Amino acid sequence: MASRGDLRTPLDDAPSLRAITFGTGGEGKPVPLLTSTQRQQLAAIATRLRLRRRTIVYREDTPASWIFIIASGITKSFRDFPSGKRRVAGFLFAEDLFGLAENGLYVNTVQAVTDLRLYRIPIDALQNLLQHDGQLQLRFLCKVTHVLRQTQRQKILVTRRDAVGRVAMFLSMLERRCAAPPPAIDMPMSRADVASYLGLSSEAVSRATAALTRDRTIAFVDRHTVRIVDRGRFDRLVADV
Amino acid sequence: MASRGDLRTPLDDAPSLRAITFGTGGEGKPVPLLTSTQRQQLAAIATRLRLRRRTIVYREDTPASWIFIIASGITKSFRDFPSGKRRVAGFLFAEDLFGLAENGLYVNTVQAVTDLRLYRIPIDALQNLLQHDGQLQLRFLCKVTHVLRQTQRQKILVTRRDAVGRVAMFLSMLERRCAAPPPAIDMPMSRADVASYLGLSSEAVSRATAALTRDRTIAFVDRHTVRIVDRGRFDRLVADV
DNA sequence: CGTACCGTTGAGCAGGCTCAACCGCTGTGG
DNA sequence: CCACAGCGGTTGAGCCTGCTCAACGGTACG
Repeated sequence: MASRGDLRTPLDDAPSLRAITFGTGGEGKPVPLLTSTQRQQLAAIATRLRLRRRTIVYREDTPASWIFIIASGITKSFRDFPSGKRRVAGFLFAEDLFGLAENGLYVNTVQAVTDLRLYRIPIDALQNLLQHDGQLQLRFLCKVTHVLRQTQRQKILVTRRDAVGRVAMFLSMLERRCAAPPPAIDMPMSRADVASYLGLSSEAVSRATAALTRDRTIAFVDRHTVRIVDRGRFDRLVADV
Repeated sequence: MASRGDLRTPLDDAPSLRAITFGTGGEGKPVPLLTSTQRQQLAAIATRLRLRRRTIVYREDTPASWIFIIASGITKSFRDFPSGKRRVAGFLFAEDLFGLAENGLYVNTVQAVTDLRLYRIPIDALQNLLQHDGQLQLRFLCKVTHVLRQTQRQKILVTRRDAVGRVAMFLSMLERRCAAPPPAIDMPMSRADVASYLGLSSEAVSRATAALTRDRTIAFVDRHTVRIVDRGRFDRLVADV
């Protein structure tokens, strides 16, 4: 009888993805996209990696050979510009996908913000698998579309909005994505990272968090952990555009 | 002998998509994604539509039954917020795809900016086709990924940047996507549309175009047609972040 | 225990927003 | 045919908010 140890890829150690689907039925919340069979198929061509925080996963404009799926931890995806400025394109969490190449090259640099567990999948093996499994590929299409919608919303929210509102919406995003149990929010990245993600100066981020603390909307338990104190006011800040 | 008229879907009247691919070979420019066979397969399940400018294609939060591909013309995709503000998520051009649903509903309202020719494809028929044709689905995955990258770049560029720079990058985007022969740029949308796309007030857009005209970077041939006068300065404005 | 680095706070400045007036084009009705 | 209203676009004046530069406190790590 096959005991759990006999499985080459037990289900608690196989890639998974999560997103809001095209069709109805998910109640508007992200749901797991992959069946256990699909996860095992991916696990069969994936390599498990553990990376320490601050490790670079790959650099922008280098040849792309792998796609990555996060098992646990947080990464940031950013780009350095000629002017020397660094812009954070996004933060990535468990069950997220990254490394989709453009013209054979990675478009951003990706770096571990916390200690990280990754699945690394060779692009050509994945492409082959997807081409022959329409069901599986549909899940990937769903995931990428989900990220696209998120990015569009973020673009709208980041655009023309006061610092307090931007920080509130950032915390709201963290709350949805982060593992910490509400109303606590884990915010492991630096203020500078948050700032260059939101298009603010780090001083503006500081002042915004100070303002939110002052009016008792949030409270800091430590420098990198926030608690929502006044949920009503918080949600209003996030929703108002 | 089959004359051109015998084809149910001649190739000059079938959906097409364009994007930068995952792999190398496209020289970094968008290329046609679909083979003639694939285009005919899509044409077989598509309905051709002609819409007058200002027509609403669909409204946000309504049930989604179709996917659309633009044959010619320009649309804007936007959302109205409780505060009454309208935010333009993006403009869409020929060989673009729109209407990907979230939880069975359209996420934005889409409206024709110019007279429009569309292919309208039933979602379930498309989903069925994609599931059974991994090659075709891969092209769609490629297109959605391409749009995702564009949106990420736009989010970065729109964030924290002076009005003149934002307008310059908007014109640059129009130049790439628009049909007009360089150095002319066709800008059919209103200043208000541009403003709510860039996260500026329409006054700020006016002042920015005025400034660009004053220093002879661009020139207006009429209210909705621009010509690049100083290409060097223009490109520098677009590239600098 | 010292040294960086991260985060916070303050002062002054610049650029965009708001409010408001004005111009030119379009379409409409007398 | 013309007068007028409406809309889109431009320009001006004053305010507000976030950026820059700078100093300072706390924490982490050697």
